[in-house]
Amino acid sequence: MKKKSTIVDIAARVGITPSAVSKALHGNTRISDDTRNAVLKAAQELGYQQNSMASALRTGRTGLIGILVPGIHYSFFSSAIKGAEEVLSDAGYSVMISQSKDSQEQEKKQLDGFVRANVEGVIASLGMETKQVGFYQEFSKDRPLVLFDRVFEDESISNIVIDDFQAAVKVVDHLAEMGYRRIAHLGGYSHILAFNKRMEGYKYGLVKHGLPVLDHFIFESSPDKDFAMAVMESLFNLPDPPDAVVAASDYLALGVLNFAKSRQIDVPGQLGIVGFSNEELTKHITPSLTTVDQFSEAMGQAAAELLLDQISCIHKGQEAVSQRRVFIPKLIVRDSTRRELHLANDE
Amino acid sequence: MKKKSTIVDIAARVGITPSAVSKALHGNTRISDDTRNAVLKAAQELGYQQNSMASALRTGRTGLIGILVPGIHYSFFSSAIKGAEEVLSDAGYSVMISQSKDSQEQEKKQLDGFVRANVEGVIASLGMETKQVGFYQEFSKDRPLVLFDRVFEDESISNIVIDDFQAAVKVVDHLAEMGYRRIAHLGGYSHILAFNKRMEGYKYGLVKHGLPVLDHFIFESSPDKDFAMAVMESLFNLPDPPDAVVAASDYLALGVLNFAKSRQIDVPGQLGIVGFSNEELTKHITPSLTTVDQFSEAMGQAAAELLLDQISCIHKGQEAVSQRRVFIPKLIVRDSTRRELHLANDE
DNA sequence: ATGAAAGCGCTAACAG
DNA sequence: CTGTTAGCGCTTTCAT
Repeated sequence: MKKKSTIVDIAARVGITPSAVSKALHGNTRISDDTRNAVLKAAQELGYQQNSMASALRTGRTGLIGILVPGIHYSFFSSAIKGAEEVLSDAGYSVMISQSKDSQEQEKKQLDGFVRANVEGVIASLGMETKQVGFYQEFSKDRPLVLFDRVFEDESISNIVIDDFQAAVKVVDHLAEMGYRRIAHLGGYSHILAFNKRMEGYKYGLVKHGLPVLDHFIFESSPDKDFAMAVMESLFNLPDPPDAVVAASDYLALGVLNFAKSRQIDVPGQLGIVGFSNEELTKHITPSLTTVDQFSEAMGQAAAELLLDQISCIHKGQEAVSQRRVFIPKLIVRDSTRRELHLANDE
Repeated sequence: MKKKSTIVDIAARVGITPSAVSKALHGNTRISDDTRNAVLKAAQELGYQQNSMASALRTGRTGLIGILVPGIHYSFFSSAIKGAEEVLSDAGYSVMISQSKDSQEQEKKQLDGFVRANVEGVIASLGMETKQVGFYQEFSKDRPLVLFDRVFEDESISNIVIDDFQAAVKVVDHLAEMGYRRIAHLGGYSHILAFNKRMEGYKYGLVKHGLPVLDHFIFESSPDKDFAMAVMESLFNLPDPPDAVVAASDYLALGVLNFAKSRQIDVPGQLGIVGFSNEELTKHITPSLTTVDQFSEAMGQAAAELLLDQISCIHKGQEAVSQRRVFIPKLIVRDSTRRELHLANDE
């Protein structure tokens, strides 16, 4: 454990004071080129590393950004984090990561952890169970906050979403075009805006195509494969089961697919299935799954950019205005809805 | 932006000194219950939050742990991070994450970032291109370091690996048992210990079963699907192509599978395929892929535990001894090698 | 262009 | 049991 050198050591070596060293190291202040070079050289020789705790304490800036997601192992979130991390790291920030595991309590706790660590800003996506968002609003009064994907409505908080309504309409358009008529919906909890929008888009789509909106075809749940199978079980015990399912997530869709396999239901012939997220696995399963691409990495990047924007606004002493960015989703048609199977043509 | 209160404010309110407050807040020191309660109450009322920068500066402890992986979007790594994050977060640490993108330069840079942020320890997995590991060794002289999965040999550094040799032997055992005789190997770069061990295990397995070790059946590469397809192309232009392929990663195996599909080669009849990692998608593709489970989440947890161990050793003033933990891999037999297809029986 | 001095908020010896 | 004191390493006026 070698002891690290400080600006005092450098000062001693060069024969000036610590304050002069500090200035020389930061470049911006007026200092003679000679001393600056001497300082730089000495710093090099001593293997000087600036003590971030000290400067953080002094300046109030930690160079830390927190990212809070339900779970890092979902490919949507890990891609988003990948995108954000790259942008933030390039801008000289370090990234802290926490998982809420879809629990509101955890979420609060982790956000608190960020506060204690003195992050300069946070990028977050809400957990499924999160209904009260007061603590987020509280937080965002103090520091920049950008929400992405799973957001709540608040004029004063920046967010990045995809146009989920639009996406769901596109999905129904496609299904209708393929001749599906009895389209069910397996949604997520509707207090999450994204899921709510998908639900609305689904309904709008049905109406647009003159299809019936049936309450008993609409479900709301956690993104759980087993739940999906249970729901399908009940649907297929009806005299008129659906001929297509719009799932609010790929994992739900996977559950539907498993159910179909177990019951020998032909996909896409007897049952069309659409997922949501374009998880990596959707293109590899059989039949490959029609889904909606959410541009996860780009969303992460955009979230990081908005946050950096806000931070720099604050440093310039301006009031940071909240912004929102909406990504236009892309329907990826694959075999699970391709009723007359032409040549497979992914992506 | 409400100004946050400090222990000085609390001290003033309760009518004692800051140092007494500090003791009261930390519980361990001898302090009367009365004052402690008064302090706690005042802290509550003032919404006191301890300033981590100040205490970090004073104590030299930041409560930060860095995790460095090639890419957070690989499910192996994101699961490992999930496991580690949970353990570390429970132990009161915050987790910083960086990606090396398999570049040694990035890796150095990110590790440096960790040093600047004054992390108390690092968990890392090497990038593919990393051949010089001096900067890791340098780092580990200063602070606890635990390597996992992609490690290098160094007595003094703790690591977590699976027994890759063992795993590869199991794979070959299984293939031999299924009657495959001409078994090729698509490996990763052999300077990565894990890949090297897999290679050795593969060879050992062949010898054990009296099968020929053919140099032109052995390849070394980056984990790239397209590369896999190219290699297979060349192998199947030989007069005696292989009847099975052991791939060092699931993504390589996926490339092999794609090749087989494009050439109408029957899997598992004509060609058996085994992957490595048990990525989520391997169980959903058709045919489902025989692979080796690496217990990614458990590895992450174990890495975190070893690191916490080392940190607590250091705090106790003991020399931290390096430990290694080896996970016994588990072969997951699925359809891509199940020559006589019995009832599907996953996991 | 450089130096002196003060202090960010907290903690840890040491006194009392 | 509680208070006093002295910094951790750095930045930042204000003087020189």
